[in-house]
Amino acid sequence: MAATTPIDLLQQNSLAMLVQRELERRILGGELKPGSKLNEADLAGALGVSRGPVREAFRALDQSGLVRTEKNRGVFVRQVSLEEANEIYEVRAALEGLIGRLAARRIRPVQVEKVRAVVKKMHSVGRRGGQPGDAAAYYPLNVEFHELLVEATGNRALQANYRRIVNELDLYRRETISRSAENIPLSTREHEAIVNAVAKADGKLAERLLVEHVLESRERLHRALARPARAA
Amino acid sequence: MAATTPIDLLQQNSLAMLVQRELERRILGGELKPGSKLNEADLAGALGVSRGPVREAFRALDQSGLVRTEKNRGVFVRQVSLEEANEIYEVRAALEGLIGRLAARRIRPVQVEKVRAVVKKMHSVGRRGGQPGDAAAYYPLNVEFHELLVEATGNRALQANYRRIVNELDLYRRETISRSAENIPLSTREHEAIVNAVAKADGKLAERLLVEHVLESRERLHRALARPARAA
DNA sequence: GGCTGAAAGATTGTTGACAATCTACAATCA
DNA sequence: TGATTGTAGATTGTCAACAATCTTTCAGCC
Repeated sequence: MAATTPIDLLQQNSLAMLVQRELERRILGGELKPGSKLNEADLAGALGVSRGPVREAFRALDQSGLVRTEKNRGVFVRQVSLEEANEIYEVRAALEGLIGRLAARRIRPVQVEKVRAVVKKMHSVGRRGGQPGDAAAYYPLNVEFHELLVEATGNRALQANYRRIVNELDLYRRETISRSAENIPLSTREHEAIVNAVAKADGKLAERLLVEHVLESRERLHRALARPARAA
Repeated sequence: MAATTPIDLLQQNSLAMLVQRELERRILGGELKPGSKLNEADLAGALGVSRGPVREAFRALDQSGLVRTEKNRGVFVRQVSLEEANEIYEVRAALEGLIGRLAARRIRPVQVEKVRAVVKKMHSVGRRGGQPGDAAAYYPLNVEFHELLVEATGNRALQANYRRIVNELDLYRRETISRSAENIPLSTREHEAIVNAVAKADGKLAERLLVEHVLESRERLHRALARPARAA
C-alpha cells in the first residue's frame, strides 16, 4: 500500500500491534471461529512472545468488537447474533449512503477506473453461473469494491467506522458460513449501477443505490442462511 | 443505571477497565487536555496500580480514538484538527439521521417524557439570555438530549458508534475551548422541533431535523471558534 | 559562539514470576 | 444414586525487574 521503508516498519510496530494484526487476520480469515476461546499462554507461545503483548492486543481487539472479554474467564472470538447483525446492518446502510454521496462528489478518475476493473472481474466470476465456490471467489472482490469506494470519500473517520462495521458483519457471516456453504447469489448488476452513478457524480443516486444494495445484501444473506446446508 | 450488585461490580471490573474508565473521564472532563502526554509510571503511581493495567487501558483508549500512541515515545491525548472534526461531523450527521428515523419509530412514551424534561431545562437556561457560563450549563443537557434519543433507537451498534463519534468531537471542542470561552449560541428551538417530530413518529421529519441540527451545530461551533477569545 | 557527539537519566517495551480465580474431578454424605 | 464439598490443576490478573529506546546534558572541538 503505502511505501513503508523497512526502517519505520520496525520502528512503528510494537509486539502488541503485531499480535493484534495477526489475530485480526486469523479471525477475519476464519482461522479462529466465533465463540472459540483465545488462550493467552498458548497464543503467546505460538507467536513467540510473552503474555503482556497478547493481553494488550486483546484490549484493542475487544474495543474494536472482534473479541469479547470475560474477567477471569478469558477472551473469546465475538459471536454476532442475527439480531445484532440486523442492528449493525442498519448502521452500515446509513454509512454506505454517506459513502455514495461523498464518493460521487470526490472520486478521482483513476479511482473510478480501479472500481470498474473490480466490477469487470466480478462479471467474469458471475458469468460462470452459480457454480459452487463462485461466492468464495466473488467475496473478496465485493470487499474490494466497497473498500475502494470508502477510500474515494477521503474521509478517514468514515473509513474507520465503516471498516469496524464491516468486520463485525464478517463475524456474523463467518459464524453461519458452514450452514450456508457460501451459496449466496451475486449482485454484479447493482455494483455496476453504483459505479456509474458515482462516476457521473450523481450523489443522490449513488446514495440511494448503495443503501438499497446493503439492504438487498442483508436479505440475500438471510435467505441463504435460512436455506438448509447445501448437499456436498 | 442498571441495578448492579456490589458482587459483580468487583467481579466484572479488572484494574485495566477501571483505569480505562478513569482516563476516559479525565479526558472527556477536560482534566487531561488534548496533546498532553500520559506518563505510564506517573499514572500508575497516582492510581495505585502497576504499569501493566495502565498499558492495557492505553490500548483500549487508542482504539476508541481518545489517545494516540507513538512507539517508544509515549501516548498523548488525541488532538482533533478542524479538518478531522469536519470529517467526523459528516459521519455524525449520517448517524443522527438514522437516530431520528429509528427513534421516531421505536421510542416509548416514558422516554418521550424524559426528552421533553431535558428540553424544558434547556429552556430555563436559555431564558436567562446569553449570560456567561450559560453554555457550560447548557452543554450537559445537550449531551443528555442526544443520548436519550440514541438510546430510544434500541440499536446497540448505533449507540456504540455514536458515542465514539461524539467523544471524538468533544476532544475537538475541548482543544479549542479556551479560545471560544464556551460562548456558543443555544439551539433550544431545534431541540423542541426534534422531540415533537419523534413524539408523533414522523421519522422522515425527525431525520431531516436532526441532520440539519448537527450541521447547524457544527457551523455554530466554527463561528464561535473563529471569534476572538471573549474579553473576561 | 555554535555545532558534534558521547554519556547519563528518564521512559517505554518486554519478560517471567507470583497471586487470585476458575474449572474439573474425586471423595463424602444423605 | 445424586448432590455437595473439597482439592488439584489450569488460567487469568497483577506486579516488579530487565532490556531497549529516546531525551537531555555537557564536554570537546571547529
